[in-house]
Amino acid sequence: MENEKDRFYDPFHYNHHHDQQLNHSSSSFPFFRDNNNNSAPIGSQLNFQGFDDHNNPSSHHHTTFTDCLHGSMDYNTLSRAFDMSCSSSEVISSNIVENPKKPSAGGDSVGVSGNQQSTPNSSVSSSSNEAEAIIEEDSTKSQKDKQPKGCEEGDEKSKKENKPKKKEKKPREPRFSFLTKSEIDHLEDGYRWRKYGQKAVKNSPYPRSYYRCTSQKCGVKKRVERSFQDPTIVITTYEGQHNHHCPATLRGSAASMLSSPSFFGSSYMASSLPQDFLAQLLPSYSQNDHQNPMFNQNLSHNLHPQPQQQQQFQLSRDYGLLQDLLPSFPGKQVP
DNA sequence: CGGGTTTGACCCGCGC
DNA sequence: GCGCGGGTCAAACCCG
Repeated sequence: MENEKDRFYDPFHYNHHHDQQLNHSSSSFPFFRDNNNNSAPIGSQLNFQGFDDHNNPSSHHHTTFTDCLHGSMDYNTLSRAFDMSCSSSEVISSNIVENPKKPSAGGDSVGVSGNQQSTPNSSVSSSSNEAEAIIEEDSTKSQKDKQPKGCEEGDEKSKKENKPKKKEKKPREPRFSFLTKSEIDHLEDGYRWRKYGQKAVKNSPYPRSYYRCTSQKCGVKKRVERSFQDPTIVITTYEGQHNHHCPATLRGSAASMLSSPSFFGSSYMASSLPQDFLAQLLPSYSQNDHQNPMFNQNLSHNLHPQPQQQQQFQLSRDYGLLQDLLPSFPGKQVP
């Protein structure tokens, strides 16, 4: 098993083949293209039905990773997907879940525990440097998240008193979950979180913790739980998108990030990223768009390292690009 | 004292 | 209708 740091794992595959997981080495990159555009559905491609409602895979609508970027994925997501998390942990997989259909019954959106094991032979191969994204859009639901705090303030207290009131269902925010190999449950991601609950997870000795972003009017939530199959794996699920800057970023980490070899500038990053991923991550890049000067520029320096100065320029271009895509993407945090 | 955590109770959707 | 389980609330508690 080679460098684990450079790996992203398929959480489902991981669950199904726990023991062998680390020995996988294939080349398929499990980001998903828009299956509205003739790409293979996630389920068929990766047997992800266990992720959520494997009994009704057809009920899922998967959108692109790009959509995720615009819609739900935020800095947290990227920071991990790009291995920018705290040093004591490693991202091994990620998933995007949008409005999970069946949050109950032990599986939940993360799809890592319990019911997920029923997922049939995942032929998926998890390759190195992989992150996995999946959006499971459940347009129907909203069920659970009663979210009476549709507008956060003033709502919390009156909640119980207004019990009889019929609360309008607020569609659940898209989710992005990923697995991280870490001994720390609550990983530092630059944002400030307030724990508002903890629940025992069925079939798991490890509890699930619920966090909310402490920033006002920021409804981002995150759940943290530990895989009962592999206690070293922390499953983090973000829900929503921050509407504010990352506190840690305000201290001017962007510049540091740009000079950090661990960001886009690292050969690890782009050089190892399949074009599919880039196409998903960066909409203007497509597999048929190799002639795109910008990307050629951006990628070439990874494939062929260039002098520092030039590299940083290109990095900043990468960064700007990401910022265009992700206004909330602040870059690597630097303490 | 302010902010975060703990924890039991409560709410709600779903399956039986 | 009932029980189960996930998600949330909020009082009590803790801590710097």
